[in-house]
Amino acid sequence: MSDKKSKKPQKLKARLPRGFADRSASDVRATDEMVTKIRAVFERYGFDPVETPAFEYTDALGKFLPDQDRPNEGVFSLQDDDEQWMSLRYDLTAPLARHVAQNINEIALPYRTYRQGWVFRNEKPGPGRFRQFMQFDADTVGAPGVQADAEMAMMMADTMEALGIARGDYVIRVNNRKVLDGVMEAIGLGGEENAGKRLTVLRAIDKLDRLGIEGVRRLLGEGREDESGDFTPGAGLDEQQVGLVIQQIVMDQSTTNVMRSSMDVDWSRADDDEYLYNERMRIFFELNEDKFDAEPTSAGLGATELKVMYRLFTECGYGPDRIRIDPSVVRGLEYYTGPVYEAELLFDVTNEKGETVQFGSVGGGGRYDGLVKRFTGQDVPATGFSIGVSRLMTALKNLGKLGTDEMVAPVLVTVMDGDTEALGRYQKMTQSLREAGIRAEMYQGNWKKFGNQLRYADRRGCPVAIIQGSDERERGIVQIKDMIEGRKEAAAIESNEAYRAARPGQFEVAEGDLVAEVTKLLAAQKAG
RNA sequence: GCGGGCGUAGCUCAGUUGGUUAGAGCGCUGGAUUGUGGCUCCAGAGGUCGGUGGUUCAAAUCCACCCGCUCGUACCA
Repeated sequence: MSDKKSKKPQKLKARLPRGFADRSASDVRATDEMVTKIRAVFERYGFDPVETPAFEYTDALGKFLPDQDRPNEGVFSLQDDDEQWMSLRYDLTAPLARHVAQNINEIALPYRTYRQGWVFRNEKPGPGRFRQFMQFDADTVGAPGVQADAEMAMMMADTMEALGIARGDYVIRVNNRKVLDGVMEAIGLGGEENAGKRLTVLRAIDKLDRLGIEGVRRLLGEGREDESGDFTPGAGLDEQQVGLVIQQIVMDQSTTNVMRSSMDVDWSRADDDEYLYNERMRIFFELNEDKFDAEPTSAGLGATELKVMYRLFTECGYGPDRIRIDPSVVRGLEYYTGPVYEAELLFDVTNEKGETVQFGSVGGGGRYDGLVKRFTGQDVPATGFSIGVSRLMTALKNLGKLGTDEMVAPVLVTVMDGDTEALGRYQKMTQSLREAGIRAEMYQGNWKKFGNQLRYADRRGCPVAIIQGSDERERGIVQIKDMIEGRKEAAAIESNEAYRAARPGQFEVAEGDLVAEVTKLLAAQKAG
């Protein structure tokens, strides 16, 4: 036993770091396809590309831990040889702010820009959650007005449709952080001393889609116990405070009572979603204006901004089937200062285990007026959004919107003789196919095992194999083997001897007709 | 981070109250077949039984700790 053990060379275990993944040919192609479509929309809106590196100095990302001389553990960080901390970017927004600040004198504001790239997060990975993933961002820097935010939401809707997601299968939900801030003030959570509590409330609201109203209600109050018995402490609000928050975030409920008593609502149109949405918005804005018009509060400002955006959407024909004002949207809890928006998929996605998955958000963004100012000291308002490319790709594949016209495997030119002259002939055949635009390859394994060559062609999914041994060579012909037809014919043959003699799916053509005949066969296969 | 479940061949899994040399199917390699994918038959390779330590005459099996995967939860700038 120990003898045997000591003789064995230590084998290296082939493995990936946790949370990282290799990407298959079809994934790479699907990503390319998506990125091309997204880029086309962004270019049409007048955005230009810019790329920044994967590493930034940690202070530029703003990720030093407070009171400590080392970065937040959520980012991958290392010290350069001069001891400076650098980190892999965890999103594309902070590096853009650094780029704009550094080149503020050369860049003409407003700066409309997009970019795609890998970002890294040192977090616990899970199904569909990786520590490296791709984002595709668009930002408008130096545009203070909410018309820039409205444009972002509309561009997001256009992008969804460009990717083949039907209207009604997605929705862009829009809110404004100032409205939420106003609600907090209204329930007495204003001021520095309540910052922690406000965060707990925001996090509770963010879980609405997953936990439902009752779950959020518990998190706002005493807390919530999950199936494993783990207890999450709540925000500790009293019943009245909880009621006000719930009322504010669930617009359908909070406005329904008012709508019911309103003489203006035509309830015979109750099944007209667009009509009801517009009525609801009208009442929502009336309520908020009533409440906050007297003095300019953050809630009043937020509501006013939302109203401007709502009108822009309506004017441009982006109805509630595409973009909806929704007071429950929270998004990134720190740097957003105004409008926030989120793209959500509405159809069910089935994973590889056959389970239905609530897909939820595939992208989002908002206004971040403070990020560039950290570098320049002057106000540089900005707004942008980010698409989770990897995540969205999973959904699109399930929807059958990607990889529908799969890449056809190459034609395989088999090798019968290994002498230099013969190899030259096979290589030349391969080249002539390639020159005609046909994917083709010459067999590069051990040519002496001919059976393996066809087995290789079979597994690789080659549509056609080309065969020319000395017999064919002498007669000036080549054999073209239709792998698909051959498989069908072979199924009817019982004995191996007969099978080998039959050469299913094969036919002979003159050497000079090779390219023309293969072209014809491939076209026939595609049609059939 | 907290709680539950699970780790045996490349994959899916069996392995009795602790008891000889740890098995099967699929896959892989070679042969039957000098030049034809599939089918059939034969042979072969492939295992630190997740790791370390402990209990024992004896551990894949029992115990402790660790690692990994997984589900829920928290965090996600």
